[in-house]
Amino acid sequence: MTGQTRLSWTDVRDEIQARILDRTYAPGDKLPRDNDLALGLGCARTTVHRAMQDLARIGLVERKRKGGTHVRADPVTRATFDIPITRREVEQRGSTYDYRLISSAVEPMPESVLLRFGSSEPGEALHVKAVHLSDSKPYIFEDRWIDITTTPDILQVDLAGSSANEWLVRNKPYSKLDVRFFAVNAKGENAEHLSVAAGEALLVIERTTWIGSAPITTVRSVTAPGYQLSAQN
Amino acid sequence: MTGQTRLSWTDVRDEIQARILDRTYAPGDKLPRDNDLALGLGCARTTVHRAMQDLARIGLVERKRKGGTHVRADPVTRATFDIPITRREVEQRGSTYDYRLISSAVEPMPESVLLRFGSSEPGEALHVKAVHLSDSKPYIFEDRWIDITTTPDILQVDLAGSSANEWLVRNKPYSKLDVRFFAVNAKGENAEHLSVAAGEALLVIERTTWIGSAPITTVRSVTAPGYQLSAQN
DNA sequence: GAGTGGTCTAGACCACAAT
DNA sequence: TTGTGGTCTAGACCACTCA
Repeated sequence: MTGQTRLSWTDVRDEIQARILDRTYAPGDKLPRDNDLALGLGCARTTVHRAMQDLARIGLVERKRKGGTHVRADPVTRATFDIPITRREVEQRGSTYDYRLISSAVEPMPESVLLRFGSSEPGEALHVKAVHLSDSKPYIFEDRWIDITTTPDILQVDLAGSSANEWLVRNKPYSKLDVRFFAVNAKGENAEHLSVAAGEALLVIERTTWIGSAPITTVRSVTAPGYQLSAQN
Repeated sequence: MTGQTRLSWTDVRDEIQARILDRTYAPGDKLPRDNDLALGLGCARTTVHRAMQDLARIGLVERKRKGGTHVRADPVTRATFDIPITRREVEQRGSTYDYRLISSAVEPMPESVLLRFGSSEPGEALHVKAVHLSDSKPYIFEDRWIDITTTPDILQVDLAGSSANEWLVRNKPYSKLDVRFFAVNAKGENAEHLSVAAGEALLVIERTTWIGSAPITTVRSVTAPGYQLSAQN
């Protein structure tokens, strides 16, 4: 009696991944059919299927009906990151969080915002500017637009006490998200609100969310010097 | 006869997500047990389970044995991005790709590299500097270290003809990845190799990969001005 | 101890794509 | 037409965690 335990789908995934890593199945190769792998490993096809799903999700293999499963020849580097609520991010580091509303007003959306929303219908939106502080030092300057058609409730919210993001995140789940990163030189209000010298390199995180195809909000978060974003697989 | 088709797990996922979006289940609420949802929707529990897995994956709900499923009160913004091989990235935009090796030599790893590898054992590694060009203009300057213990083959590779990344990606799958983004001001060799004025804000992507706990490579890619990285959910 | 999610299995049928 | 992945189902049992 060998006290064999049953294979879980993560075991199967790890086993197949190991075979890819040691080049039993090399990049570009075709893997055996799920059924055959299941037979070889001594588990149900469903289990192999679940494992393959995960390998496909992380971009290591590619599956096609009838075509079978192939090890990707040009694997992409794929990673996932979380953007936490700024308050939590700061507090989890043990720092003191603070927040200052700079301005909040309903204004016509400029072209750049319509572009980000991918919408061609001009209209008005709530334009909010605010600064997040960590240990009393400027941490993130955010310039946000909130669509008042999809999110009229935002007009009743007191944005002086807590950030629009906190309210949105708790009250307005989105169904689609787009995030962009890039670097800018500090200048004008960015430099001013972050209290940095003009010219400093700053990381910008631009996020836009929709519910269905209707825009909710778009925000440009300009981070203080030294800010890093990290991601893992 | 109402010609009912069967529910797929994506249907179930979308239905539950819709209920969360319309606040039938509000943030913090406990959802019914998988079994009850299955009964209500008229499908197998497995199907509900698969749907829930996906909602948990994107961070919309949290599941605990015995504790049940809850709508996350503080959903995190979670997104996935792909970092393609630079050659493909450039060519897919219809631009001409070019690559220039600057230097390649085995050197002792500096402290900063050991830190990134999370390893305390000093040693030597292949240090490679190169520039990727798009339409003959500098696009990315990369400063890379490759562990010659885990990847001795790299020493036989002709790095003048194509980038180390292309070889690595095809020949050295990794099991663990860490990525960081930040902004720096152009300076010294960064400015020189990217042909930009000192002070320009540049986006840096720092990637480190391991196989098991053994380091493979770490690379700092300094991108040309205007470079953007994007991600979706 | 008991409730809830996590997983496995075996079989069935569907859907897409290559032949 | 046919082969392969995609999914559903029903039932069973496991494993975590709360009371």
